[in-house]
Amino acid sequence: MDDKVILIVEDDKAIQNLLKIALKTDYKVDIVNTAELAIDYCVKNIVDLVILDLGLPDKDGMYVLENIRSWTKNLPILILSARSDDTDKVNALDNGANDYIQKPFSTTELLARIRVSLRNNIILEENSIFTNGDLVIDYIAHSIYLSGQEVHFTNFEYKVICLLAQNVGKTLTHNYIISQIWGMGGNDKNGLRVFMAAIRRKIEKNAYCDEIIRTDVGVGYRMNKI
Amino acid sequence: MDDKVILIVEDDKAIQNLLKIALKTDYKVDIVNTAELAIDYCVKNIVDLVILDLGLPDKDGMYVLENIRSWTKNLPILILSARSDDTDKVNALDNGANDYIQKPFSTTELLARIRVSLRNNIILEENSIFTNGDLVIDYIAHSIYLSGQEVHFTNFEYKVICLLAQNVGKTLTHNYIISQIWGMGGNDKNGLRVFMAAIRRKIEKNAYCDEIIRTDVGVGYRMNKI
DNA sequence: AATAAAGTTTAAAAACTTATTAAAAAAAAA
DNA sequence: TTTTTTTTTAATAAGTTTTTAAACTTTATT
Repeated sequence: MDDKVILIVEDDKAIQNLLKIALKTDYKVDIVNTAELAIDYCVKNIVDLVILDLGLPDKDGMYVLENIRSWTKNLPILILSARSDDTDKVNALDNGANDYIQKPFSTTELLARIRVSLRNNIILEENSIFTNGDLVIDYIAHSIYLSGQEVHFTNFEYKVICLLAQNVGKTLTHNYIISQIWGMGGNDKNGLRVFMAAIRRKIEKNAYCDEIIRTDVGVGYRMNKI
Repeated sequence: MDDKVILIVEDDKAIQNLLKIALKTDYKVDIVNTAELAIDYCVKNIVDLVILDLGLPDKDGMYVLENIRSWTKNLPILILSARSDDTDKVNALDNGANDYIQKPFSTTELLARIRVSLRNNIILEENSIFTNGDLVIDYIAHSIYLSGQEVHFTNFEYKVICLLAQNVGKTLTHNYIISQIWGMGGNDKNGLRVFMAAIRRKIEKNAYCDEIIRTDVGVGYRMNKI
């Protein structure tokens, strides 16, 4: 389960339940009912978002907000409050709240606003890196490394390598490779051979990856798992 | 002047004025009154935040939202609308709006919510100063230094450099760069080449950053980490 | 082992992409 | 307005990639 974790800080049982029901299909939900417990929970657990009621029994919700913000700017906090006063809203928002939702609230709107906050918080570092022995392909950067050195491959060479890499261990027929690289029209086996030679030359010159690309006579080519 | 620029997309003169008065002390404000002009403005200018009314004379505000979101996720958009329907709110928020404020609204709350969106966006940009070898970009001041000297880059040149800088080490395709800089409509590879030449001329003239911008023939451009 | 079929390599020609320049058009500033 | 700057368009030179074709090598079959 890789669901996001939402912490609800709320002492009113009715609203606790309402929120739990609204959120539980999309998120993992935990509930605490005091300021003290809220801070403690956030320090000790991985939380993706906090829904914070301002009216808590022990301390004001603003205290929780300020405390959390003193050690992380990266955790989205949504204030839920009956207070409709402008001052409260501005205060909360200026102290680091990501949104301020007034009671009574619509759960569909709340859900949408949760999605906004989680979306804004994404710090995405997609990790699509392929490794096979001394060969490393960084699909996002569009670059290939051999023995740790970046080596330049032309666009078509790159496409052929990626295709083989995405099918490690499987032999791809000439026609399949040609159709993937040149489209349906292409039918030049000789051309493909020239590219394979160029690719092999670069690999063999830059890394010890013996037999990483193998010829299946009469069938096609395959990349072996090293 | 290093004020943030806010674009107001609104056709009602009264609200235009109200907003202008509320915002002008803290921001540089520009106003357009149609969807067409809004998109055009965002493509051609540096904008830090958009306040978007959904009820526009030519096209629905949602069209503007979707268009802008198709080429940048990094520009905060606040929806301002008389529509109180949950569906509208959820729709806008799920299509990339950062907030949804219902008319009639409190200007102090609006201002607080603007601050939230701008604040979140800075966190997204990580730090405001980018350094790579002899190249320094100050995102907040909108200025670029080469070997410690400030060098003037035009608006489009600046956008291209920032885009490459934000993706150091990754090759960005021509079409991706074009869509980010000129919006969906743009499709002028030649134009991009002219800009790249201008950028390179300035970099090479002012700093020793050999090969900082690399061409990936048939693919695009990339900024290398020096 | 001889032969045919399939694969590899090389290098030059052709096709295509990119860099650079300059002038026209558009936009911004004075 | 005029002037200046920026952006777009267009043309050509320079550079890179892809294709083609021929000589050479390996593999499979008789």
